[in-house]
Amino acid sequence: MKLPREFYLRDGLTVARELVGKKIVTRFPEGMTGGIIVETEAYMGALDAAAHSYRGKTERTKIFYGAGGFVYVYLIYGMHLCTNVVANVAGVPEAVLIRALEPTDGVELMKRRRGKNNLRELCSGPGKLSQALGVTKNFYGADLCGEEIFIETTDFQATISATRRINVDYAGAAAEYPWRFVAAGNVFLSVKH
DNA sequence: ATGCAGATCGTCT
DNA sequence: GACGATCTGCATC
Repeated sequence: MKLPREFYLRDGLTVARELVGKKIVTRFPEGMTGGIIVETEAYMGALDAAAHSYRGKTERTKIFYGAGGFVYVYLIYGMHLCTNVVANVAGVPEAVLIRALEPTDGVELMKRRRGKNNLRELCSGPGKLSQALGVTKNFYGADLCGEEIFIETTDFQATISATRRINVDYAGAAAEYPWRFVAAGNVFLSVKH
């Protein structure tokens, strides 16, 4: 079942935690690709020095200020794209970074897009999964309640644990917040803890 | 297994 | 003009 708009209209921490174990899917003429979300991070707007929306609305972050359930894509280090899900109601600038997937659908197509054959390294990081799913800058603002990219329920069961977020050391006290959520012990995580 | 440098550019100060 | 919510290949242990 595809997640409805209401799923995304809740606070970012709840959305981040509950996205673990759901399946994210993209659909293109060349095929469908997807995987179980096993790692997320919440970015909590004005409360969070690590968040892109911490310093207010800009051309890049304007999507944070709309309603939840839309895609925020950005370029990092000049070469990788990161895929995020906007959370909460309009005016509350929160988002969830998707950091790792357990590949399930269209694995051959994802391997081709990545130029890699190792399943464990196919979607074990935010740049990797964005490439594997075929996400481009054109996905900025895409509606997760549409057909080209969406998230659906699964029967995946996992113990969820919370840790500090990855690579946000610049954010002072916020770097310590336990706002990364992982399927405990899963082999496809970007970092093994 | 662990570590480090290089690639590369949009965004914000 | 500086710097990332990163990934890869190559070096060394």
